[in-house]
Amino acid sequence: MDSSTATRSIVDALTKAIVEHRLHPGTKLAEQKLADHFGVSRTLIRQALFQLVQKRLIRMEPARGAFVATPSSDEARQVFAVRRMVEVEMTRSFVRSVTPAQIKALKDHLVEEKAAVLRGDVSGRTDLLGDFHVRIAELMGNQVLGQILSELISRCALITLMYQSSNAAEHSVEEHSEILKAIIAKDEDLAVQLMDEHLRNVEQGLALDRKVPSNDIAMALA
Amino acid sequence: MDSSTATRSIVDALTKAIVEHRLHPGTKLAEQKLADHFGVSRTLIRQALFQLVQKRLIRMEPARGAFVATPSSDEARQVFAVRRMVEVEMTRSFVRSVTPAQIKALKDHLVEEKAAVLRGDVSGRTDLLGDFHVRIAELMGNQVLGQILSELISRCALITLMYQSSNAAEHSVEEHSEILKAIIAKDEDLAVQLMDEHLRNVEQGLALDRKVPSNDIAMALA
DNA sequence: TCGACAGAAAGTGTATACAATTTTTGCATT
DNA sequence: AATGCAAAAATTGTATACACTTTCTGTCGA
Repeated sequence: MDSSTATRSIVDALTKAIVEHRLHPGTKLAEQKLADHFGVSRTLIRQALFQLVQKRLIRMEPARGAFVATPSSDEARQVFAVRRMVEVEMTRSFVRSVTPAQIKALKDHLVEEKAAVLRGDVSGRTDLLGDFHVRIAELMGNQVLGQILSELISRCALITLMYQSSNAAEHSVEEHSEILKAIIAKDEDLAVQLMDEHLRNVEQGLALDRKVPSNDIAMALA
Repeated sequence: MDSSTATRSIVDALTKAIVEHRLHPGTKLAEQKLADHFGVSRTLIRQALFQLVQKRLIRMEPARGAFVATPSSDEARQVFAVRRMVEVEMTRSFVRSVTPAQIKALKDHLVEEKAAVLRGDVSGRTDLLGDFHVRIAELMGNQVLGQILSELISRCALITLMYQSSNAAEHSVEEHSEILKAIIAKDEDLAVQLMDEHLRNVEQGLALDRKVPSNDIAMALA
């Protein structure tokens, strides 16, 4: 059996579960249970877990096991800071060389986003909101960028779950729409500014000062 | 034994060997040989190899094994494009909030760079040239940024080996020096511009159009 | 009733075993 | 001598075994 394929499908499944909030921050990931669930040995599970550690979606404590990551508010701020750095310049570069086909692709994406919002598909919506950003990277044909952004956005999904307060997510679709308009108008500075503001708004919508909602009973009842 | 520590020291050793060009692009990394060398079982070697795949320093072919990565010129361009995106904005942000202590740290770093150049320490120099960029990220206190940049720069070490032509590396120290001057002067736009030009120069110094020097005999003699 | 402790149970960390695949080697044929 | 092929050797992919650590549990003593 192909090595990558088996391990990779486990990584993907766990990533999806974490990003879609079916596995909550702090949840213990026991190796044997995962092995039973996926019908493989612990060997493959461990390989998958190590990869998830590198993606910062889980953490592993020596001899204690793997847990879904619980990013600190500091880490959250850092992730958003990096996203702004990357995406501001990505937007600038994108506007400079944007083609009609690329614009069409983003328009199509926005239609999907709106549809997800309308039908109240929360999980699908979250996914699509993140994909908007990754899509731009991919449309630029820069896979290195796409990969990095994709990982940052996965982490944001965890962060969003831990620190969500006002559900400003509805607003994001509108902001994406405004960004796209600026892109179409080839208004580089405006697009860049809107992207920057958009990312700041998303971060602002989080309660990064709040105590984290933890699985730790002691903490929850303190 | 602590899981992370054992595997991690293997990852670090291999990373170092690849980045310092003691292992050349395309080299086969046989698991048992590595296991013997490190005095551990293949289990730990495999864990390390999988992590190196994620860092893009090696690639694994199904049933054929692991090889030191041979980044394509396309990938090289993408890596540099991302570095420019990240580092331009990093520089801007850094200048805005730079402190005397941070300036001192960078000055000290430049002294080391110059010393390495003077004593003809090629490997140390390459290391330090990359560290200049990572250092800035770390001084900003953003570990997420530091981690991403550090990985991009590791990949650049591989790229540099594969595509080096004119050894414009000597020039880099000078350019770092100019960038630092602009930072000290708190001239945001100049610092950003110099950083952008610096990264373009490094990329320009590579022969990204040249056929890659491959281990593949057929290709080499084509 | 509470806390400490001993033993059992569960879980992790690493090595080894074994099946499956690839690569090499050597021989037979042209 | 060159080519093709088959068996052997080496290598990878996965499972399992086993030592060691942590966590749970139930009992004893204060």
